[in-house]
Amino acid sequence: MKNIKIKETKIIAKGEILLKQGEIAKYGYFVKSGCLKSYAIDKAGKEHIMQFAPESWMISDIDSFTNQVPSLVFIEALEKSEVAIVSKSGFKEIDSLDKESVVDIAIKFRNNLIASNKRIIGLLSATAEQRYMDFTETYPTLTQRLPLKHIASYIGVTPEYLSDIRRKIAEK
Amino acid sequence: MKNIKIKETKIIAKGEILLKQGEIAKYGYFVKSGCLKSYAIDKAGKEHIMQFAPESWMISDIDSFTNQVPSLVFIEALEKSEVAIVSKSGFKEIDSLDKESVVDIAIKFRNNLIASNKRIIGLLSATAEQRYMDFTETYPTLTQRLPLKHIASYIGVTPEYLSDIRRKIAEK
DNA sequence: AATAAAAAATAAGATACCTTAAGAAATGAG
DNA sequence: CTCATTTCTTAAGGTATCTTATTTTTTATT
Repeated sequence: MKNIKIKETKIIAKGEILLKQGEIAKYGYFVKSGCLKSYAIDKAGKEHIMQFAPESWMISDIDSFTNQVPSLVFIEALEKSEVAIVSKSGFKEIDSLDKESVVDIAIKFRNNLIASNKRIIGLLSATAEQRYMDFTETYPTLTQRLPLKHIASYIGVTPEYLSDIRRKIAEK
Repeated sequence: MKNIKIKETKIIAKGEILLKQGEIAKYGYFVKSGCLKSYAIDKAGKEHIMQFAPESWMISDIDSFTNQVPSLVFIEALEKSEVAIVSKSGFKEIDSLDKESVVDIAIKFRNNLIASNKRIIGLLSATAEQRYMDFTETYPTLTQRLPLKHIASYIGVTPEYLSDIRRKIAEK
């Protein structure tokens, strides 16, 4: 029985890429300071942000990390960041971990799943303006900290259109 | 240390509602036969399907079930179904379960999370036509078994537009 | 502070997808 | 088998959002 293994801590420069689409993820990253993002590039070459990971968040492509399949996303630093690297070998089979760690992991997956499901409901049923307002309420800090174009990508609109949305909101 | 408790098995008529938006989920459902769906109703009164649960799938509003918060979705039978009812009391605190059950749950949450994340990527980056083709590939059985309007709701388009899409695909 | 680089705003025209409405086809109840 | 109900199709016009291009503003670098 073991705990999750932390390999080491590392400083990542802004713009540095930690995982590429198509590669198999060897690591997960716990962000100690700064901010990372994960994003997919579609057939038209456009970027779509899946997740932001500011301080105290974990980021990785779980499917690639656990099932050794090609990653669907890139992981990249939006700011100079310090990350703790979680290695695959310390993680491989969930049931080789001690129970306490498994409970932690189950709860993390569950919380992530709840958040992803809420995002799906939003994408299916809310307008871009509603999604933007939800984002600003849910992540007020990120709203101020990140360039608008990244938020646009996360909520699923172009930066130009989000700019329009913001003006309309301001006019009210 | 205990296992997950199954309360009982029940036959559900087509159209019967097992959970309503706004209620607190007391149960989760394991589908033994038939098919259930979960869906949100938006401000405009439109239905958006979150999940289909045919044989051997679990369905519930996890957030409501585990955190005693109002459900975002309805759960309803699409066909006459037989379900095993998982009661809240047998589930309450993850760490009151034996380790084997926790591992099972962690893996289920993880698989669900991976699937939800793929769906988000699709909603952000693929056209309606691509999403429909992905659906037919991923769920060929459901594609034939379910009315088109439900699939339209799941992929996030109107039935009319999905009908157009299908015609365009057929013309190729 | 000056300059370069990145981000944001603005605007006009294009398109994916929606709305409404009506008719055709399929399904289910008696 | 027939009638009623639900589902699917078709089509015209509308809206949300995108594309492309240009200008302005902000941020970063020397």
